Amino acid sequence: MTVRVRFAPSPTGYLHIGSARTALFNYLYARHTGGKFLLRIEDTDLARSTDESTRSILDGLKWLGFAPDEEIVFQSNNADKHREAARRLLAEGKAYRDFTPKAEPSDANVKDVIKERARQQGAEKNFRDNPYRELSSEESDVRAAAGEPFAIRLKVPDVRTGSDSDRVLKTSFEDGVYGLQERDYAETEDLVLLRSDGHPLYNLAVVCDDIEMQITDVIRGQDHLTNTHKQLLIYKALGVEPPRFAHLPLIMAPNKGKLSKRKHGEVVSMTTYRDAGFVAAAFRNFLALLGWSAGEEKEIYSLDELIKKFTLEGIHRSNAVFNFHEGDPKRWTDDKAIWMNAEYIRTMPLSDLLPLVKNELKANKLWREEYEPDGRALMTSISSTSAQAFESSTEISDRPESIAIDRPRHGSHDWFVQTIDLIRARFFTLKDFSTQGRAYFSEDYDFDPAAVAKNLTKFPDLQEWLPELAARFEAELGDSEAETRPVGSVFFSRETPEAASEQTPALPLTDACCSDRFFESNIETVVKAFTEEKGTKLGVIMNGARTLLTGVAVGPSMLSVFETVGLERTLMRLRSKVAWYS
RNA sequence: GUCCGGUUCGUCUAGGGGUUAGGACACCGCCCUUUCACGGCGGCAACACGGGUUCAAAUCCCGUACCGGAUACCA
Repeated sequence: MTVRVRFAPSPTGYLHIGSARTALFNYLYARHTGGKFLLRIEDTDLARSTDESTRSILDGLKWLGFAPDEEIVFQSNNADKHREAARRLLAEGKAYRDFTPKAEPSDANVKDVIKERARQQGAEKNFRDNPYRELSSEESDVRAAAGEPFAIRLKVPDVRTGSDSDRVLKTSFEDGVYGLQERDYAETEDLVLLRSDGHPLYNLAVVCDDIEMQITDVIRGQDHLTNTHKQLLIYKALGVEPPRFAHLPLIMAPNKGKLSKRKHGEVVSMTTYRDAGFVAAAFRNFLALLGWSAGEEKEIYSLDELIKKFTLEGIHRSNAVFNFHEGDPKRWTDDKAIWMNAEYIRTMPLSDLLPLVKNELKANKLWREEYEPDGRALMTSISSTSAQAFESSTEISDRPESIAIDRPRHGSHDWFVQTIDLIRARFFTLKDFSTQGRAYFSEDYDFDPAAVAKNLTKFPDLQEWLPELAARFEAELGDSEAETRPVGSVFFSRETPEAASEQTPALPLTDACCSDRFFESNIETVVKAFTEEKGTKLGVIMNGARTLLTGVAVGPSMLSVFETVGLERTLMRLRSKVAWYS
């Protein structure tokens, strides 16, 4: 029989990190076994379920790439079938009407109330002492017909009186993760199947739907371990063979307490990671390693590798801590998740990264159609050394010295690809491309005060030197043939970003305006000579220029930055006084 | 209270009778370097406790402690 698994979230909030992992494991199991991955929205709690939550969950799943193989099932649509099942069990004497008036909800914390009540009962409890349990069906019918409200409870075999012929005194099943699980009937209450208002309850709904959907394997959080025993009783009453079960360890907060939406907020929501510039593949990878391992030292797994290696045996029995740092903006989520994301950004194939960067730039109005001419897909036309490293673990060789003929035209597709490959090495999230990397794509970038203080203000001479360096570049590396274009023309004027993106100006720089000689080795010669002449250190000039050219103190080799930014923009930025007064 | 689980560096984990208890993240140091990263090298750091079984226990058994889950006319 082909495997059929389901992910069944209740739409009472966004997609929680723990739920996301449950979805992942279900998905991996389905793919690994060649089965189907289904999605069921458990919206039977009308009071708490919202469409917005459903949307948010769907968004999160979509981002992670877990598309269900069949149409999404909404549990609330099946309420009639659930009621039908309950009535059948009632008719067969496997359930009974409970006329006990519904308890008024207390204003205290529900969990606490329940815990307290359970404590009171202690070991003395007897789940079979409901006065309506043995009520004759005639009397039950009469009272029901009279309009007296009732809930329908499952009649769990009473092993104490021995009135039931059942020889089995406990429910048991072989859990895919936790092994043999047993529970005495005496430990299980006569659970309510149907509320007095006719509303089907969770355990009944789940069993009915799982049967209906022909689920073969239920993979869910460990918090459902005791529900499984209840559900087993329902399966039995319904006369249906139950599926296999596997329960997952829970994901805990740093204090090993419960990871809750209410208490920990955004950090547990999947959409937060999407919006924070996480690469879905990276987060998936991180999630997979939280409570599962293939028993090897490898840590970076592609989806295909995860699918191939995933087994229930690799799942742990102990809970894992999601180790984020509350109140620390730099380490707002688990360090390893951040590292994993950075690792993906700098090593994943460029062809996979480029579309993600495109989205990021687009969202910030930094995208230009020239980066993707003729509607052709963002393909890597240059080989990325690091992308190769992603496939094999061969050593990353140094970028070969630039050769004038091979240099892509600034603003072109090739330039874009090469630039992304250059700057991604020190980025952590996709957001960095539009923030730290902004100066590569726009004239409208800010100057980091710390960078200005450290690299500019500290060396007042630079205010003279840097424009002087610009002149030197122009004289020695500029294209004497080309017409001198006014600095800051068209594309490069410091206009508002809106203006720049709305009118999509023509290609910023033509071949004619790109110096054939403004490349790394030449730049180095000029800068070195200039530095010597001024009797200062190379770092002073380089870091000053870096601050002016990129607005930040962090970046790739300055020689690459010069070349990437291009002669015209370099000249303009070196001459600009904006940074000095920012 | 009762039932059910769990416990290896700060965190994620490998290891399931004989290991200098391995890796990753984080942290620290060194190298590389015009900056910051990346990378390389190195360091810090763990078998919850107590009994057994055994020539030998992180590993098997029992107990204790601690942590977690469940115990609803919630899901």
